[in-house]
Amino acid sequence: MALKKKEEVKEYKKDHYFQRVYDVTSLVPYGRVTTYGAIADFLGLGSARMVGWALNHCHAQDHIVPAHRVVNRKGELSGRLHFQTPTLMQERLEQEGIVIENNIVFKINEKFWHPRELEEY
DNA sequence: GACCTGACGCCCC
DNA sequence: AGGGGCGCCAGGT
Repeated sequence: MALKKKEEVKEYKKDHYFQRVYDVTSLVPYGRVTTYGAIADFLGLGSARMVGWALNHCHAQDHIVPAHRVVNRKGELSGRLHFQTPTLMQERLEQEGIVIENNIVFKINEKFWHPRELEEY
């Protein structure tokens, strides 16, 4: 009972966290990419690992969340194997004009977008 | 409960 | 300068 309550709270927080991650992810502009660390940094909770964990469970919202625009610090498409096909992530990025060279975003520094940029207005 | 393993990244050598 | 160590935090075994 009390334990059950605790579990429920935990569930709530988890869903809330997922939602935060999805929200930030959907703000990434077309043709740009961001990183797991940048999202964790912006949210101020969790870690880069947890962002990856959250995105791994987003298949239900796949059409709303542009998860393909999130790569690791080096620009690697580290999550590509979790898409419906192993090449889908790359295809989506290329469609947005991003060049991929053996699973790494070409010139990541020119494409990188940090959620902080939202506040620079 | 220890131990491992992630869609990671900083620090240190 | 780049590779390994280790912290991160949740889940599975």
